[in-house]
Amino acid sequence: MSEETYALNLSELQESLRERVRAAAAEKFGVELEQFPAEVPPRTELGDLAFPVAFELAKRIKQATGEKRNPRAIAEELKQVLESDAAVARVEVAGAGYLNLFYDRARLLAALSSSTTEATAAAPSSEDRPKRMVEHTSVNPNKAAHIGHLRNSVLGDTFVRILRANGERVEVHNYIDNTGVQVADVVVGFQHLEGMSLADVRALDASLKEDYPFDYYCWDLYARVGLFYRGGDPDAKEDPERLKLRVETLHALEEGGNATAELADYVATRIVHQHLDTMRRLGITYDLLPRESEVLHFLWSHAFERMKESGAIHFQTEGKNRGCWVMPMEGHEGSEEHEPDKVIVRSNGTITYTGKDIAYQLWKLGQVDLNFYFKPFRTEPDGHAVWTTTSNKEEAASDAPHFGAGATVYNVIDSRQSYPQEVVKRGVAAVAPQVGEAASAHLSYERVVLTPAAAEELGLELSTEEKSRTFVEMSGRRGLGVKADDFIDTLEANALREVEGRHPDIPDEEKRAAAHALAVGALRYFLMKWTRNSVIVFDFKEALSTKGEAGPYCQYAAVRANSIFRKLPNGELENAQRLIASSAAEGGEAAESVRKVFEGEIGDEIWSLVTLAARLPQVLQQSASFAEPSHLAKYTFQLAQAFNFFYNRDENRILEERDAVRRAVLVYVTDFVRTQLTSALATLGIEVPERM
RNA sequence: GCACCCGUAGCUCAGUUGGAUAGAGCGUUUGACUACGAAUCAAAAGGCCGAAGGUUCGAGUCCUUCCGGGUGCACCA
Repeated sequence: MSEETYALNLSELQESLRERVRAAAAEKFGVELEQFPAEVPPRTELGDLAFPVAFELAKRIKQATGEKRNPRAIAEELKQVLESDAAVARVEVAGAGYLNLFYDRARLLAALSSSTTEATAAAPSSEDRPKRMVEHTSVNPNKAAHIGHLRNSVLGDTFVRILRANGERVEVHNYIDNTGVQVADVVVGFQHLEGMSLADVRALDASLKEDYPFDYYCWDLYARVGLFYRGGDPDAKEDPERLKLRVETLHALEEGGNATAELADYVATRIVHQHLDTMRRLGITYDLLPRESEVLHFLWSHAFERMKESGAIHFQTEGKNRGCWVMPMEGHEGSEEHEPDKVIVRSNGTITYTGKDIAYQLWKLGQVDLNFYFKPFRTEPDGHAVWTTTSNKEEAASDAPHFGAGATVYNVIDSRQSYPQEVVKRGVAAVAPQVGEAASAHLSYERVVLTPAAAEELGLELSTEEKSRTFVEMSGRRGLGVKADDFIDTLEANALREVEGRHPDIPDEEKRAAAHALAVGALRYFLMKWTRNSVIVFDFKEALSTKGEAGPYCQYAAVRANSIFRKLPNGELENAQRLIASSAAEGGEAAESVRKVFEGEIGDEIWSLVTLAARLPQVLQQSASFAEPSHLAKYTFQLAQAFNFFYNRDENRILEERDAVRRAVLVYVTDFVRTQLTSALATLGIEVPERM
C-alpha cells in the first residue's frame, strides 16, 4: 500500500479535503466557515468532487471588509491548497467559481478495495452503543396480512437493515394488539355467527387446506361480521343493537379468564404466527412481540403514576371532558367540536389508545422502571429467537435478553396517525423532559391503494363513483385487498416460469430458490422505490413487472457480473488486486499504466462507475439520517444501470481483453461493483441468486 | 375552521440538507442476440417544475399569497 496513509473511503477523503478548505479560508481570508457543501459534479468530466464555496466566501469577505472579490480568484487561491493532497491529481476552477477536484484514479482505486471489505463486513454493533428501537408491522391479529401491511413491514425492516449497516444497535418490535376491536369482531363472528366454541375453532383450523388457511378464513369472516353489523347491507349504518355484541366481547377480552378471552387468545396467537410466516418469506423477523394485554396489566399503572407526578396530565373537573384525565395540547387550536386537550383516561376509567401508546413508548425509552415478563415465542429456521411478553410469571424466562431502555424510538406507522404520534411524542417529553421529543420519531408513510382496475380484478363491484376515482382504498371490512401470501405466490410462480425457460437443466431446488429470491426482490424493491410520503397506487401489471426499475433488474446486473468470475481462471482476481495495489504503492510507470486505462471517454465512463459504487457508505448514512430507505433503493438501481452500461460496451469485454493491465483493471472494477451492489441489495433485504 | 402532506414529461415517480445543461421507469417509434446471460442495451420524441410575487451571485428546492387534490383534528381502535 501507499507510504502515506490517506482516507480510505470517499466520505473520509471528502471530509479531510473539506477540512483543508476550512483551514485555508481561515488563513487566507480570515473567514470561519461552519457548514458548507461538497457535491458530486453532474458529469465525470467536471471532476469527482466540487466545492461551490467561493461564492459564499466572496459574500463573507465583502461583509467583513467591504472588499469585493471575484469568486473565481478566490477559487484559484484555494486550488493550490487542495492540489497538495496526495489523493488529488488536479483541481480546476470552473464556471463562475466552482472548485472541481479530480482524484488520482490509480491511487484511489487501490484504496477502495480495502475500504469495501471493511464496510461490507456487517459492522458489528457493540453492546455499549445507544439502542435504536424500531417498531413495525403491528398488524391487527385477526386476518391475513395484505399488501398495505407489507409496505409497513418492508419499510421498517429495510430501515432496520440500514441502521445496522451503519453499525447501529437495533431492537425490533412488532406490537400485538391482541385485545382490540378487530380481534373482538372475529370472535363475534366465531361465537355468534357460527356458534363455535374454542374446540370448534381448533377443529376448523386443523381441517383447513393449505390454499385456504386460518388467516384467510378469518379475512372472510371479518368481512361477514362487518356486514352483519350493518344488517346485511354494506351501505347501511351499523346497527347499535348488534354492536352490543362487540362491546360485550371486548369487555370479556379485557377482563380475561373466560371462554371468550381464551378463544380470542387462540385466534390472535394463531394469526400472529401466520403473519410471522408471511413476513419471514420476505426475510423479515422481530426481536420482541409486546402484547397489548401486558401493556395494560403491567405497564399502565406505573406509567399512569409517572404521568400524574410529572404533571403531564391532569384530572378535568368540568367542561366537555369532565371526569377524564387529559393532556393539554398547547399550540393546537380548539374549536366548537374539537377540544384542544387529549383524553388519556376516559370518565369510565378506561384508557385511550393514545394513553397506552405513551405508556409503551415510555417503557421503550427506559422511563418506566417496571419490566414485563418475557417468554420465547418461537425460533426462526435461521436460529433467530422471537420473544413475547406474558402475564404469567411462571412462564417468564430468566434468560430473556434485556429488552427496552432504548435511546431513540422509530415508529413505522402510516401518515394518518401523524397527530396521535405527535401527542405521544409530546406526552413522553412532558413526563420525561430529559428525554425530550427528539427521542421519538414517527416514520410516517402513505398508504397503498388500488387502481379501480386492480379492485375489479379482485372481484369487487365498484360503484360508478368509485370507478371515476383514480384509486380505491383497501378495506378489511369489505374484505378488499391484495393478500400478501397470494401476491408472493403469484410473483414466485411467474419467476419460476422464467427461470424454467432459461435454465431448464438446473436442479429444481435451485430453480425454486432463484424464483423465491426474484419474487422477494421484485416485491421489496417495488415497495421501497417510492419515497415514504408518496401514495402507492397498486397496479398488478406494474407490481409484477421484472423489467426496468425493478428488483430483478438489479439482481440481474449482479448475476451477470458473477458469471464473469465463474469463467475467469483461478487466481486472476487476486492477481488483479495485487497488481492494482502494487502499482499504487510503487507509483511511476506501473501507476501510469493504470491511469492510462482511465483516460479518454471510456476511461471516464469506467471511473464514474467506480466512484458511484464507492458512494454506498454515504448513501447508507444518508438513508439512515433522513430515515428514507427509498434513497438506497434508487441508488441501487442507478448502480445496476451503470454496471449494465459498462458491461454492454464491446471495449469492456473482460474475457476478450488482451492488455494485461487493462484486463486487471476491468476485473478489479467489476469485482468492486458486484461487491457494492450485492451489499446494497442485501441491505434492501434482497439476495442475488446464482442464476436467474 | 385549524394542522400536516402532495402538485415536475402522455402515465407513475426521483431530484443528494439552495448549485453547473431538471432525470428515471413505463408507454410510443426505430435499431442490436450462433450471448463475459436480450429480465439487457443504443437512439428518438416528450417540460412555463400548479399560478403569481419575494429572498439570493444562483430557486424544482427557501418565504408569502392564491388555485387544485389528499389526510388528520373522538371519552373509535
